[in-house]
Amino acid sequence: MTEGEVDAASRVAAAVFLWAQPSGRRPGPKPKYTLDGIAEAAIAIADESGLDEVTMQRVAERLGTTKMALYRYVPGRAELDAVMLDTALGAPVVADEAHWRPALMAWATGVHDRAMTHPWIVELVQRPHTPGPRELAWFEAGLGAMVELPLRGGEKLDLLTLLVGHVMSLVRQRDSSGAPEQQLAANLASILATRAELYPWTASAFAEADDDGARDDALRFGVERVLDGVASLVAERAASSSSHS
Amino acid sequence: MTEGEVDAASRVAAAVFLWAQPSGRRPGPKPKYTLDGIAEAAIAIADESGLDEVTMQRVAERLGTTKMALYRYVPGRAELDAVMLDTALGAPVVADEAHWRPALMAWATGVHDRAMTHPWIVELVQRPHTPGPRELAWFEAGLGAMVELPLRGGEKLDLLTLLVGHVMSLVRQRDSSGAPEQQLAANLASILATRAELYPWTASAFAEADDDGARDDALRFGVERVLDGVASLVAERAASSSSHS
DNA sequence: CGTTATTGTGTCCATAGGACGCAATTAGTG
DNA sequence: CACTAATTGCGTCCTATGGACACAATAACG
Repeated sequence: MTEGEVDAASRVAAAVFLWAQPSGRRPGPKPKYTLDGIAEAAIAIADESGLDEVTMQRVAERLGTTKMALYRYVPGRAELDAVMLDTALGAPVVADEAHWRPALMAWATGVHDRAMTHPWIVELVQRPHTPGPRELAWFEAGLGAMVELPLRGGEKLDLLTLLVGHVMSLVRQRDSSGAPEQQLAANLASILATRAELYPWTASAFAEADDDGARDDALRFGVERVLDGVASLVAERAASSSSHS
Repeated sequence: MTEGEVDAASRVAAAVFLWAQPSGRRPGPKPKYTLDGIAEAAIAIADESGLDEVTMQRVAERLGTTKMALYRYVPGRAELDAVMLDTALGAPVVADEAHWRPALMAWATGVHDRAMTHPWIVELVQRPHTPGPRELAWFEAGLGAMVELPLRGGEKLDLLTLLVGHVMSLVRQRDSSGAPEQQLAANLASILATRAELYPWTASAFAEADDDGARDDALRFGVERVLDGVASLVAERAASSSSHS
């Protein structure tokens, strides 16, 4: 297939694999490679040429071995993806900010930075999967930033989802800055130019945005909006609870 | 590859194809199938079995023909995706709401509904691509809902991105309600149970969320937060501009 | 030192997308 | 009313990918 999905069984298998601890070995030859080494190689390829170029073949070539040798370390492609993701995520940034607002902003920025370093992360993260240790750690950090925030558990989870969704959208956009992607933008521009009467608001919004120059604060803008929204919810609740008591 | 990406050239080609108007034909046999019919078949397969199951082969089988026959109507797989997407999106909902707030809420809900009907849309929309006519129409509708909103063009675009990102995240989550996906959730639960001390906030947030029962208003919650944020930005600007004049 | 699990890797297969070629078909044209 | 030429349906063939299997070489352990 051209891309993207994996069957359910593989997804579960990948999760189990990710959380399995290294079993001490006994007999047999010493492993010539390591899981980390393989992950690194795969990540390097993804960084250079995109996730599509990551095939067992290429990873093997990069390590100077053959495709099938890898299967001794990684059960399959799905597991490779899982390992790549959890490796590339790295440890979460720990904000020592006391207040939830700057803490969440720092968290979102941290996620954004990581994702920008390895844009293919977006694809993997948004694919249905069970989070690995590192990914859960990020989650944990995000929730930690919200301890002081008077929201219900489900709401906090939703909030993180909202922020992550926003960050990932932006990374997708910014990753599309390569030469070939510019052509897509150019395409859209010429389409809009031709049918401006069909899409008046769109045409003018883009025109206006171009005039503004490249606003580089889309991340901040979005996060601020969300956090403002949270703030007003909190304020509203505080008001209604005090008037009730 | 397992899934997901398409090379840049294909993406551009797909866009051109999408916006090309049907050329009047002259000689030759009458086409036995139609582009719409093919799109419908592909969409049906995607709805039933997921995007991965959509192969030229299967689409052809469904139409009672052979794979290669389809290539007379569709240049390639990338173009098929593009057509599927733009067809499944359909016409945007038109909210007659005057105020931007209910209008945007209606818009977001509309996007959510469409995406829930064909969950694979999420994958295609978030892939780098040039929007087709229908997709642009949705965009246009979203911008139209914001006419009264005193924001700059770039900000409006960012806002739509933010909302779409949120909606798509939710659809991804909700689409994961099938039996196999439940296993992923179960997996996560057992992981959290085992290492609750490593991820305390996460564990408790999930526990709390479970107690609340399935909150079905994640969509509303997120959108409200964003719109609240927009409202406070607008209020803030109104205040500072009036104090400056 | 033999037993046995484990590693590296070659061979073989199915499925995907897609290039090419060619016969059958039919809108215009003289 | 043929004749020309474009266009359709579709069989054949090729390449890449993930992956199952088989098997010999290797090394820990009793």
